[in-house]
Amino acid sequence: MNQTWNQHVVKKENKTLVLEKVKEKAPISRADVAQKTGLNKGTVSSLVSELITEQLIDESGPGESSGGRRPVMLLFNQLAGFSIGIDLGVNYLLGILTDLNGNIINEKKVNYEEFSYQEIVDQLFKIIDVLTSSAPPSPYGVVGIGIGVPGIVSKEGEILFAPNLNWKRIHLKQVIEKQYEIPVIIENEANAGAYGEKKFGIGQKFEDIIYVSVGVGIGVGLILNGKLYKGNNGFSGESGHMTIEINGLECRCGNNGCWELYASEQALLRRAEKLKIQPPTGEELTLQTLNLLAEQNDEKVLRLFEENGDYLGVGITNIVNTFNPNQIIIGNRMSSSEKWIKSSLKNRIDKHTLKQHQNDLKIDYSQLTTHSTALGVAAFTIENFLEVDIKL
Amino acid sequence: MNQTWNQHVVKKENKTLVLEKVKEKAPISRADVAQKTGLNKGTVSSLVSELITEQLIDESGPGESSGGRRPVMLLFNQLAGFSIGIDLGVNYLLGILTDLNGNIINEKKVNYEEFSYQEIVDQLFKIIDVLTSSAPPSPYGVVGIGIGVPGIVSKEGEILFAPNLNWKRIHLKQVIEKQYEIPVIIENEANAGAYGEKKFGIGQKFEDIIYVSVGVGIGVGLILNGKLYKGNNGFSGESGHMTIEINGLECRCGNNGCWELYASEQALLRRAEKLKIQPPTGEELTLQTLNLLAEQNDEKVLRLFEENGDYLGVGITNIVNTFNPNQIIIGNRMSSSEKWIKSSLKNRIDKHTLKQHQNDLKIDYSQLTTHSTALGVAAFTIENFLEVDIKL
DNA sequence: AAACTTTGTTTATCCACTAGACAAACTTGA
DNA sequence: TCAAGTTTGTCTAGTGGATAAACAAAGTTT
Repeated sequence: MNQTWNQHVVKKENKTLVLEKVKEKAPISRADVAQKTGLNKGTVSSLVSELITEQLIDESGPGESSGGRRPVMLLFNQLAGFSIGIDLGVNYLLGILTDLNGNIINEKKVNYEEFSYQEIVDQLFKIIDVLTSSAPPSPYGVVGIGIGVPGIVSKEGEILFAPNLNWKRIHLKQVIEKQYEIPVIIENEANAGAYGEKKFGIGQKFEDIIYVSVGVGIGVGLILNGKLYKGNNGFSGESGHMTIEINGLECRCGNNGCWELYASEQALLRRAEKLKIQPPTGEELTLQTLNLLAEQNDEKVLRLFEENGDYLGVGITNIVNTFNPNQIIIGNRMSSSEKWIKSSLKNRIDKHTLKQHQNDLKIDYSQLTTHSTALGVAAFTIENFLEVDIKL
Repeated sequence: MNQTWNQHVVKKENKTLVLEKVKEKAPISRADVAQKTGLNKGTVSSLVSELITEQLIDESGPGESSGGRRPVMLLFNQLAGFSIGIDLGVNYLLGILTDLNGNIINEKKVNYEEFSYQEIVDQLFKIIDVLTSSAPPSPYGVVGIGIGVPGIVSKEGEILFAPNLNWKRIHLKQVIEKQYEIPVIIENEANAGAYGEKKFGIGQKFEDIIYVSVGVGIGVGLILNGKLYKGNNGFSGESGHMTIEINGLECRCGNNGCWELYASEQALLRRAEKLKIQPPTGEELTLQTLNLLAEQNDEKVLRLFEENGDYLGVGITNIVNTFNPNQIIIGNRMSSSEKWIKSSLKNRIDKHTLKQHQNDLKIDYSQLTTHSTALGVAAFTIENFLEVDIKL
C-alpha cells in the first residue's frame, strides 16, 4: 500500500523536526526553532508543549537576551530513557547502557572462546540484566535492546549465517524479545558500526559514508544519502569477498582472491606467522602484540603493516570508484593500527582512484573504536523508540 | 533548511500519488484509485478533476459494471507533452522523441568520427530541431531535453570529464538551455541507462538494480531503494576502474588491473586482434563482426566471448557481494552478445557469490538495448516536468 | 521613562482530508 | 417488470493542524 498524506502525518513529521532541531542545537529557544525549521511560531509552541508533557524536552531557564525579552531555553531530555547496545563478537561480548544521546552510562565486557550458542545466550541475558538494573530511574526506562553480530542478518532480524560463530538461521531476536518484552533489533556488525559513527562518531557531518570494518574478516557498512543501505534482502556489505586478484588465494566462500584474504586482521597475522615474527617472551601473536612491535620500530612488522594498508587501499579504491563517497571510515580492530597503515593506505587511494573522487574524500579512522557497533545498535533502538513514541 | 510539512505538501503528494496510480493501472476508476491509495473517495474526486483540468488525465468513457453503477475509466494522457532524449555516444548521436509514457514517437541517429565539440553541438541542435518539429500538437509541447554522456557529470549538470570524447569541464547544459529555453538534464550514460530500464524496460519490478553498461568502457548505474544513487558529487558508478587483478594490466586511469581492461568491448576486440581473428572478406574487426563469427560457431570467437563473460562475472560478483541487489542488467553494446557470454557469466556468479545473495538475484540483459540511455534521460525530463507541474 | 525588540501565547482564518449522506446508474432476482 | 441491492461519484458538514496577526510579557536602548 502506498503512503497517503494527511494532517496526522504532517503533525508527526513536524514534531519530529522540532525534536531533531532541539537535539541538534540545544540549548535553543522556541523562537529560534521556528526560525530554523521554517515553522510558524505558534506551531512550534504547541508542539514543544506536547513534547514537554511527554518529558522528551525540558525547559532549562532563561537564556541571554538579544535585545528583547529573554528566551526560555529548551533541552533534549536525554535521560528520559535508556538503550542497551551489544556487540556480539566472535570471542567477546560487549554491552553498553546509553542515554538517548548515546552517552555511555555503564559498560560490561565478557571474553570467551568457543562458547556454544546456549552459553552465549546465557551470558547475553546476564549482561542485559546487569545493565538494565543499573539504569537510573526515568520516565521510559530501557526502551530497547540492539545487538550487532558478525554475520548476515535478514531484514526481519533473523541471523541467517554467521560463519565465525558457526551459526545458521538463528532467531535470537524472538528469544530476547520474549524474555524482556521490549523491542529488540539485530543488525550486522558493520552496518551497526557505520551507523554508530554516523550518529555519534566521526561521520556525523557526512551523508555518504563507507565504513570498513576490518577485524577477523572485512565487512562494509554503507551510509548512502544519510541512511543505512541494506540491500534487497539486508545482506549488503559483504565486500570482504570482493575479488582483487583473479587467480589469487582460495577463500572458503568459494571465490578466489577475496579482499579479506589480503587485508584483514587474520591475513596480517597469517603473513606475520609466515615471516616467523616472534612477539617478545612467548606472548601470543596477535594484532596487539604486532602493534607493540611496531611501536618499537620493528622493521619487519612495519613493512607488514604497510603492506596491509596497501591491500586495504586496493579494496577501498574499488569501493570509492563505485560509490563516490564523502568519507571512508576504517573501523573495528584494525583501526588500532592507524599509525602504521595510514600512509600506505592513503598513498594507494591517492594514486589509484579517479581524480574527481578525491576532491571531497576524507579518510578517517573510527572515533568510537571498539564501541562503534554497540553504539550503532543502541542508536537504532533509540531512533525506533522516538519514532514510535512521537506518533502518539 | 529542513523540509517543513503543511497542507500544501500533503496535497501535492496526494496528487502525485493519484497520478502515479492512474499511470500504473490505467484504465482505472476513481473508486478504484481511492481504494488502492487509501485516500477518501471525495479527495480522489477533487484531485482527479484538477488533473483533468490540467489535461494530464482523460476520461475514457464507462467501464464494466461490477454489480452497480458503471465506473468512469481514467487514462493518463500520455500525449499531453513530449520529451526529447539524446544518447551522446563516442561516435554516434541518437535522439528520440517520446510521449510522457516513454513511447518512442520519432528517432534520429547520426554517426561520426572524431568530431570536434562544436561539430557535435551543431549535430545536436539539428537533431533537437528535427525532433521538436515532429512533435504532434499538445497542451505542453516538448517539456524538456535530456542528454546522456559517456563521462562524469556533476550534480549541477556540468560534464567534468569525458575521456573518450576528450572533453573536460563542458557546460553543455547552459548552451542547450539558452537555445531552447526548456529544462535540460545532463546525466551519465550508465545512470541514464539504469533509469531507462527501471522505468520502461526490464527493471520495472525491481528496487535494487545494478545496471552494467558494457561498451567501449564499463560504467555502472545504481538503482538503490528504487532511486538512482549518484554519490556524494554525482560520480558514482565508475566501477569499470575496479581492480580485479592487483598487478594486472596498466590502465590510463593510473590504476592496475581495472575491470574494463578485461571485460569491456575494447578488451574483447584487443584480445581478438591478438589472436589474429579475421572477419570475412576484409570487414573491420568490431563487436558486430565478432557476433557474426560467433553465429557461425567459430570456435575461437566463442571461446573469446566465453572468457569475456567470465571476466564480466568477476566484477559483477564483487558488486553483488557489496550491494545485495535484486537484479543485474547487462546493457549497452555488449548486450547484443548475450547468447555467447550468458552461460560463463552466470556460471561465475553462481560459483563465486555468497549463497545468500543468489536467492533473489536475477541476471537480465537490456530490454531497450541501444535505447536505454536515451529513454532514461527522457524519463528524467518527464519526471521533472510532472513534479514541477503538479506543484501548481 | 519612552521607544523599541524579542519572545511566546492566543485568536481567527484557511485549507485539505474524512465521514457520511445522497443521487445516479447499474445488476439481480422474484 | 419492478423492487431491492450495489457501486460510483459528488456534495456537505466537520475535524485537525498550520498560518498570520494581534497581543502580552519581559527585556534593551537612548
